[in-house]
Amino acid sequence: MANDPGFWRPSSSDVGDDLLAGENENNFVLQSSLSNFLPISAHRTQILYALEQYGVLVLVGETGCGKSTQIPQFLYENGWADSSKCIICTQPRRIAAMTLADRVASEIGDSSLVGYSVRFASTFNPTTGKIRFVTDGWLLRETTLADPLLKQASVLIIDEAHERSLNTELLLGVVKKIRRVRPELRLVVCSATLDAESFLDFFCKKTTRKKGTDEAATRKRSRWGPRVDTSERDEGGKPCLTEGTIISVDGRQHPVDILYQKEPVSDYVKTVVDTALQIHESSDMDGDILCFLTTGEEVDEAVEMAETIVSNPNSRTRKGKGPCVCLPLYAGLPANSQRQPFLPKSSDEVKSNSRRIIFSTNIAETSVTVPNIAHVVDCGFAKMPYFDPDTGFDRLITCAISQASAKQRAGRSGRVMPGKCYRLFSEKNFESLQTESAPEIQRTNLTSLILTIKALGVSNVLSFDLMSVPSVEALAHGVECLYALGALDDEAELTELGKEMVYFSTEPRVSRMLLAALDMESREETPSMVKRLIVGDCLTVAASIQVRNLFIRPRTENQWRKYDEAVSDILDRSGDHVTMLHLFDLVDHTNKMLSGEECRERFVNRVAMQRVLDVRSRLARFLHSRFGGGSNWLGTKRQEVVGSQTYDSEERSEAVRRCVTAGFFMNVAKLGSDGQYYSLRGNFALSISSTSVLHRYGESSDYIVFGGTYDANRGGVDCKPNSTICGSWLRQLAPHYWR
DNA sequence: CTCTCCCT
Repeated sequence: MANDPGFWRPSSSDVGDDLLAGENENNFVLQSSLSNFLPISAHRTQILYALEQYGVLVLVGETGCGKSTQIPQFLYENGWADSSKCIICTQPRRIAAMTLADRVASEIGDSSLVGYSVRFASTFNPTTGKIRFVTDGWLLRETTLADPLLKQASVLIIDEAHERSLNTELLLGVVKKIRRVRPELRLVVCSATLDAESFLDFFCKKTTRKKGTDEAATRKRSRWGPRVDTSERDEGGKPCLTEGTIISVDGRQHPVDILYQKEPVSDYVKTVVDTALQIHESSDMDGDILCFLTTGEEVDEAVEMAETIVSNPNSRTRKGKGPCVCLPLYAGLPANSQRQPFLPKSSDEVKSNSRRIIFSTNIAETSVTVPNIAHVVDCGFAKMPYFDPDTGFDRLITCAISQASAKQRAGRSGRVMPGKCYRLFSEKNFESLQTESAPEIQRTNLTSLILTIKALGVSNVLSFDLMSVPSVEALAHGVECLYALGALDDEAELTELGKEMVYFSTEPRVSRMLLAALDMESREETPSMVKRLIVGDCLTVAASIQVRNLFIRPRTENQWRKYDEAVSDILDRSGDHVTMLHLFDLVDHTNKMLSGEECRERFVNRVAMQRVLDVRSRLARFLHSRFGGGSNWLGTKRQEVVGSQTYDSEERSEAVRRCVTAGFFMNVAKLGSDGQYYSLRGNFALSISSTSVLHRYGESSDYIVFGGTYDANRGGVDCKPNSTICGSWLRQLAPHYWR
């Protein structure tokens, strides 16, 4: 981009050299062209030897080196699955586990040997299977509930460990514990250059480092050589399973040119659009453009801005090489639009030699791989979730990305051809960024994590060995929350209720809500209509909470008017929970999913709604298997009742809100004399989200219960979903907590 | 009147 004075090029750098070993070489794109000459193949012997000799192998493998597909096959071919044991490979994401299993099955040519197991779906055959791809989360449940010592496995491969997801980190702790009892369980941790050593440190004793001049040499050796504990090692070279080693494998990344701004930019959305269009206009390189922004809203704005400029006949881009297509990409998008960037170019696009400009949120950083990207434009910011244990609020803050993140984004180009990355900040800014962002475990609500650790039989949660240590405040909040929910007793041991909650796949608060519903159903004094509806209703609420983007957000004044009309027949002034119920009543009483048109009219995301129904029926099946009986929570009994609507809706609404409160009583706010809500826990100010029923149509209430909080645009904290409640319920439902 | 992304 010689004609663009905005950027300068400090150096040409091969991002592949130090790129955090990106995503899998799988995701949406099958790279069959990589075929049989993968860089990992050159390391086959080295890897097999390492696992003969050591208990732990940290594998530094870059994007596209083939580690996820090849290592399980090397191990299988070398007899690691000859006994009744198998090779397990974990992934942070379902789609990765599933596509990898399919691909390895076809490479081996025998699908009875390879399969995946993720929540609600499994193709793995336990009698014939040798290689099992799973999600971290699935394996965690397996180790807490079914196979605590992971006896089914001879080798465990933990992939994408550099992402440090909550589940990965918990799993690392669990595996460390298992290896104390079963040191023969081999562990392969696939990670990035920067933290390879810290993984080894976590699993293996550190070598005593020499002081003084030798230090540098020792460091270097310990970093790349085996981690040998000489005091325990036999002379005969027998394997020492408490030791580990690091192997590094080259990637197939093409070089990526990094270009910086001289000064930080003031309006990054506009600058992103300008930059993308300038690249389109002036670059000789083929290949599409991927732009990183922070929110779906910004993405929409950028697409609109770019399309306006492009369609303007006087615009300079008309003089450019060819046409371009602007596409949005973010999670909240309807499925159809979300698929667009991954589809092969249409014949029109090919004929006119059109270039795609994809405006995306963080989803394209690790979760999905957009094909054919030659240019990346990086605004340098991202939305980061952050849990504040003092207030108990989840927050979502726009902040500068880490260096690792910037490298990862840059690396999204250069996968199929040499790439360029335009950073909308200066090189000096880059140097001042954090090397890595804080791991999720240090930024999140730990309630579920603590429950899982307790379920593993750990009496002192603080003694559980984790790679990244969470803050004392967050741990204390988690323990407080579990205690208040009745899952922990005074000695911080699991109660019967807590043990029951371990089996639930929902977060503890939601589990508590469902248990409250079951309890209400079983009580004699409960009115019969409530008995028939309450568990099904709470299942609907539980499932809705798990699925985001159920409603499509109106954008224009006109759309808001239509939205008001659309919700009028399902609206319940008590708030969002019961309103959601009424939406699903529409489906329940006909037993038919809403049509695409009905969904559009009602501003409902059809895919999300279908997902709620799926999650709900699975939760119902779980409750049924656990609590049995002839319960017909979602069946014909319910259909008759919600279809006829002969029930007392006030009675039903109160019953549901009581159950919600039984789980979410820590999330209660009281109306202050100034008209603002304040959380009972800590007295922090809250506003009702503008998309909440209570904001647009509700009546004011002394107390509300809210599902979650998020940062509002103009400062302050918003909450949603909300329902009105009576203060007196708190004394009945959580007397130990609110006196 | 404005919610990043995963997972059991």
